[in-house]
Amino acid sequence: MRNTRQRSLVLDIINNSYNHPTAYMVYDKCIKLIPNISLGTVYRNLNTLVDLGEIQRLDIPGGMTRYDKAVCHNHFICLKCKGVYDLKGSLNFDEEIEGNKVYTCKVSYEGICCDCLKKNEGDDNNGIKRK
Amino acid sequence: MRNTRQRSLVLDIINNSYNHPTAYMVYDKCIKLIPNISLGTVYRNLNTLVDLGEIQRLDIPGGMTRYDKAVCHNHFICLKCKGVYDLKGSLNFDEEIEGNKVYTCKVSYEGICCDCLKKNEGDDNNGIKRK
DNA sequence: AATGTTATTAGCAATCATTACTATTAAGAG
DNA sequence: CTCTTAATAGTAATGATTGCTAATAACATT
Repeated sequence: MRNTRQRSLVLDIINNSYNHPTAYMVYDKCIKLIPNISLGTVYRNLNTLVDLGEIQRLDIPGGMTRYDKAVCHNHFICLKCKGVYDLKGSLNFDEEIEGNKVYTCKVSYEGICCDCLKKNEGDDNNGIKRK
Repeated sequence: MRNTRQRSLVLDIINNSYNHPTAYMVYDKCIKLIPNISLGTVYRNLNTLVDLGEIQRLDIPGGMTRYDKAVCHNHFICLKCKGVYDLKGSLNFDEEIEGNKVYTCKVSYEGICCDCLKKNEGDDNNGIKRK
């Protein structure tokens, strides 16, 4: 794993962003400092950093994938404007959270399933090819 | 809102599936009963049913969008095989949940943000055009 | 039951977020 | 400084999802 200017810039941008940027928004910031950086490089490094656990990917229902710091916190996602907001609050479920009207709460755990833990290099992906 | 064969079939399939199907998997089941149903129709009805709150959309990190019953429960998503598993367990965070190795837990609340609540027909979507 | 209105659909084209590919570049070890 | 090769730039390709339009079918009204 080589330490490239491009990857450290991407990581830097995520760690200094508070608006949960999309890949393209990260690219837009990157070209200010590395004008000829490739969008593919941004995507590749975002994926790498997610795999390393240095940043996290946010999957927005009906919206584009966004990226955020690895620091653990909860999110509120607006179903109308697709805006993403950090929540200071805890897991307590309320009708109103910080002024927002809450319809649902989704909790998902991510990791390696028991099957993949056994066969340690499984390539099965449940009939799904790719995103 | 008209009650079409196509939409009730899509709803029926989701409510009788236990494998969190993708849109195409739903389409595959649909054509058994309505051979000339359109994939676009399946997508449109899935979106409509999500908007109505009759089913829920699951956003898989780095995987395809899946759909599930509206019944509230938590999910475990395997980062390797992209498999999705229902969890009987509660919100307690553990190193091992039902035999799976957990790395992260994501909690997101979905609803309408305070800004969209004010301007009741806001079309702003935070710089994002579509998925 | 027949008619009229129009929401919904089938079929297909278009979009565009993301990945794949390849020649070139540049980390970083020796 | 040289060598190895991981990573990049640039671009083409992929494919999940949406858009478009003529045709269809709910369903309210006669």
